[in-house]
Amino acid sequence: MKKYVSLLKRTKLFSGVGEDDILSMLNCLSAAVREYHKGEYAFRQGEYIRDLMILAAGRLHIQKEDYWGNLNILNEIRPGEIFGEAYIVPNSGPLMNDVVAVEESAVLFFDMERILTVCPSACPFHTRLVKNIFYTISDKNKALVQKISYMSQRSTREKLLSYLSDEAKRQNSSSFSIPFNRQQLADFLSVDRSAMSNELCKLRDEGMLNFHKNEFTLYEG
Amino acid sequence: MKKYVSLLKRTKLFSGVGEDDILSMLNCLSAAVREYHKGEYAFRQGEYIRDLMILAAGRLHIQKEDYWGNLNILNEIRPGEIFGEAYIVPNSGPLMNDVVAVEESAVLFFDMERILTVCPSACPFHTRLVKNIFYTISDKNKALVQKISYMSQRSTREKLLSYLSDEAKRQNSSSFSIPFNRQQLADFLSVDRSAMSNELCKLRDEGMLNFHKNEFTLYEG
DNA sequence: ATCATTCTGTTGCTTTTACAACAGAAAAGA
DNA sequence: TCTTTTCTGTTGTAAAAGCAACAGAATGAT
Repeated sequence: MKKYVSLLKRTKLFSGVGEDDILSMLNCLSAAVREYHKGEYAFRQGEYIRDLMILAAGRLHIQKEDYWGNLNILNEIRPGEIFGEAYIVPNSGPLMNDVVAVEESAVLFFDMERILTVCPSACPFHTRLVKNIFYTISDKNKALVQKISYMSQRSTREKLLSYLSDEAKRQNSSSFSIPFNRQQLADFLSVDRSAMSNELCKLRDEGMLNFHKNEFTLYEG
Repeated sequence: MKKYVSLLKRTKLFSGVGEDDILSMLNCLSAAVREYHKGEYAFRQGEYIRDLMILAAGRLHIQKEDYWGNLNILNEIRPGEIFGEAYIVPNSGPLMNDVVAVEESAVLFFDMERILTVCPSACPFHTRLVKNIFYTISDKNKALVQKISYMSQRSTREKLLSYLSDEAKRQNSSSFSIPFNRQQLADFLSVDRSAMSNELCKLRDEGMLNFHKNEFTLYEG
């Protein structure tokens, strides 16, 4: 557990909390940890979960394979981000998605009911944590809305441009890297890979952008 | 303010809280209320908000009109639901969407910072409220993920079927009504209205469903 | 009751996407 | 290093979506 504390300290979730306090919080909340190998499924659609999870290290994809085998990547989780927050509600039904580790990953488990119920005075940073979790869920919410705004674009070209320009804005640079390969990007935007690849090359030929592997550069209109 | 208390009592947000306590909570949290006429914009893209809003009465659409005039309905808000939860994070930037009243509506404003900071003992149901808000945001989150799963379907037909079958499941009946007219449903699913209308009629002719206005019935495969 | 407006279904045409298949490049493994 | 596997771009074809335009139905206003 101790080895994740320094990682956690840098996350939004524990911002403003010292390492010692993080450790005592983890104890106070009786957090558990589990590690996953690359490619391993942390959870599968249909399982029931109640804990709130925090990714301490690695990288996860929240994804869904439908009846016909199409894969959709709903979200990518990076260290310090939470997931499973939609299932902390009592009687919220089974997990709708798969959670798979795309790298060696470590996940912390929190009993959310306990976080919300235990009197804040029990551990001095409790109030702070509640606030931070709140903010983190809000951020996640915003990210979901943002993804919806990409997907609501009607054409593959527009989907690409809205995602890439948002990413450029987020990383504050016209040159940036994305966390997906082509197939993953296509799954994320819910389009066909080859059609997307085609469109990317058209955009490049039209001088709107350039790319090398997953490094992109956008040019002014 | 008082007139909304009985409405609020029936919402998830205030489940388990009596009317008197709701009233004292509203006072304790110094909630403000504002009413909006049908068609009126509660907020516009670009504005800055910090409060958490609860819809006490009426119906709102969270929507976005893009550069080329395409309208996208991101979400429908019904009484007892919250919105603006993505903007309670400090420095979270301007509102990305418009919020428009599709009926006569009343909105309550809460200072979230205050809810999270004030000691729970200040008002006996504070802890309960925090927990309920948490659950509500989680539910909202789940709804967003659900919407993404509709939109990630590749064809208009699949988008329709996934939305309608989910709605049937949610309303626990193969006959149910949806809160959208055709154009709104198309905007919600991000497809072309006429193509969608066409597809609906094909599905009806194939005996998979039936509809009259916004009342739908699904049949077994 | 009449008129105007909005909503819905329908059609034909054009553009775009999905799909399948393949080949070279890059990466991973032996 | 050599081999195998994965990744990416490219092309042609069939299917689907977008778009525009229109007419009847339903709704709302005067």
